[in-house]
Amino acid sequence: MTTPIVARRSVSILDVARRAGVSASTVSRSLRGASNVSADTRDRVLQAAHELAYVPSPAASRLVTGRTHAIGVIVPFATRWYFSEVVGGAESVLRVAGYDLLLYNIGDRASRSHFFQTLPLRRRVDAVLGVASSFTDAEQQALTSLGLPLTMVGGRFNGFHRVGIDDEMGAATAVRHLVRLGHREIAMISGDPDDQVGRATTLARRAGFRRALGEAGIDAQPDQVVSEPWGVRGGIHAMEHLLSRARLPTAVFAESDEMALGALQTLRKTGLDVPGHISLVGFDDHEMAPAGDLTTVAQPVYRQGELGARILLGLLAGERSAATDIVLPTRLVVRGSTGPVQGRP
Amino acid sequence: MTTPIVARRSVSILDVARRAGVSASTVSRSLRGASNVSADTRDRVLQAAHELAYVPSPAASRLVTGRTHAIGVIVPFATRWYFSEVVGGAESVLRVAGYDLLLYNIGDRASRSHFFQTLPLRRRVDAVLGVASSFTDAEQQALTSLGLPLTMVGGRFNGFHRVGIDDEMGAATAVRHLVRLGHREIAMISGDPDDQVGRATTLARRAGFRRALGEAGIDAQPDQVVSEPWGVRGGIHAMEHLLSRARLPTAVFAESDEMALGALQTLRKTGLDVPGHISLVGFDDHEMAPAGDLTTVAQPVYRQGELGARILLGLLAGERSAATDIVLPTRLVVRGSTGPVQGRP
DNA sequence: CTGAAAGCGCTAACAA
DNA sequence: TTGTTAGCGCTTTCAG
Repeated sequence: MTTPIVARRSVSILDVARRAGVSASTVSRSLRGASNVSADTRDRVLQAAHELAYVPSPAASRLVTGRTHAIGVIVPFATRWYFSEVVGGAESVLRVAGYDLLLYNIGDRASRSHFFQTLPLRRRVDAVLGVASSFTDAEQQALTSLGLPLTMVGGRFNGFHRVGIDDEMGAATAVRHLVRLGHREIAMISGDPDDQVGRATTLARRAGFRRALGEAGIDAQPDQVVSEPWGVRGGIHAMEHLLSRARLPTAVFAESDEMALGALQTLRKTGLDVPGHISLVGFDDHEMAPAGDLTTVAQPVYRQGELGARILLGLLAGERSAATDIVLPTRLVVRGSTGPVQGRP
Repeated sequence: MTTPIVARRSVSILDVARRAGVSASTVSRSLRGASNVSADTRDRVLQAAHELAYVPSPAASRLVTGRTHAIGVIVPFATRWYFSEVVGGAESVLRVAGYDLLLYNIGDRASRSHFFQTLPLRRRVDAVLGVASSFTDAEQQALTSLGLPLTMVGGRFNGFHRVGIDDEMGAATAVRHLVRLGHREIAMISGDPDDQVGRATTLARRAGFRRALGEAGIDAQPDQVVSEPWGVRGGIHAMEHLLSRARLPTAVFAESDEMALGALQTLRKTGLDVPGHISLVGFDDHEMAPAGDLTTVAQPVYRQGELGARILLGLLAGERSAATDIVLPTRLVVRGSTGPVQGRP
């Protein structure tokens, strides 16, 4: 029923061995740069391999060594900007190192539970990169049971390596920027903290918001934080909520640029001027933030993917160290959506 | 030097065989649902496998069958919205079918030529999905030399299956919308046709632009099409070019939503009203198009990834057919960035 | 520094 | 329907 993938038998290590006049073991050693091969022999082998366009069979070497030279990347939403950036960064590092990247997208409830029940990456990867997820205890246990090196990017999993940013401080930076512009009535647009995905981020950024307000001696108000589902649409709705109140804030901090850009859209439709009537600051420096002239707090996302991959490669090369926690710097990017507080409309 | 990935020898097919009181072949047959196993035996095997938490070694089965159960996806820019959507769609289909997805990001010149010279997917995948690329003759030859099933999404490679949209018609749809609103002075913002990536798309969308103008009896003007590098920044600059002319168009068609959103940004900064002074229509229905209230032509991107993957799975299951060319429908999405032509500012 | 031999875990004839 | 046998292509002892 199934068709043969390769018609002609492809060249094997034995073909190379014959052509170079050596044994298969010597070919193997030469090709992997083992030290105990004479330079002369190695050159002959390399030459023969080149002439035959030899490509080693990963399956065979995996079978015997037990190492797959692949790493699994677990993301909740492969198509969102943040995640595709992380994946892109990781891919660039892994590709160069000769590692395959296996993508596991566990967005919806169904595929998530299926993933943790069957753990499809068993026997397929040497290590795992978890991206920006909060795992339940059961999920953590499942992951740990793999017995594989694990590193988190933008999420946290106690006892394992991590690379990320200081979300609380980043949020505080954004809000301090507003305070410095004279704003004292500041609202926050935020994702739903009950949402498993992004939960930790949401909580940290809310904490930063409150901290910066506290520093400025601004009392917390009820309804100061509006919760809506994460994303552009959530931002649109959250801003509609704010606008339906009797008294408007003079500035708004949005948990993510996606939500900020949605909020911006609502403001435009309402005819409110940004930043004349309301200042708006986001978080992430999404690729579309410039298109909205959005002031935001930038984080190096692609870079986090690169670093996460690097850490894993280090672990696979035998490095042992206590769980590292690499915190990359965030940076306020001032664009046109924020300005000094003015008289209200 | 390297550390063992699995400390304890993991359970093999022989362990399952022993526990079920059968031979390894019977286990193999049972697990793969072969027909020539008695229901009773199969159940015993499945039970034993379950109890031992047995997971077959992909490496071993790849080695003996020659099939990897993996497919390679080649994209020029893994992190761009369009490509991550396609990859997401393909992943969802492949994951369910038990296939791994190997991502090959060949964005820059260096990694692109490296990819085609070494063809790292040799022996690693059963089939290839090429996304929205124009390949040179040499690249096509390299790809063909793999002897693997190949399908294109959003690109074209004669003789191979393809799923995509009618870019020319989509562009024409966008421009007809403007014409219907009374616009006759319409400019186009477009990517650089000399850019290898996206070249075919650029040319097709330009053709659609010209066709719709022709239909409306509007003469082509010199400088009617502005070329800038693809993306938000390109859109910003392209609109700056248009605005620096003595006579402004009343409407602009942008080749992509990214360029359109960039253009929108420039218009806002200039204080021009959209659509009061200038109407703007994009292409793609990018996730951020709603955030800019951008009228656009939607194409089903995620779906194209799904279909591309389906086609490949069909081919791998032995289906043979002439090269299919699935053309998915595009759809005009009218938002707030277009309106009837008005007096000029 | 090099080769011979064994075996990784599975599947696919072939027999029974 | 089931078991036996022989590899798939490589790496890794262990000798030499």
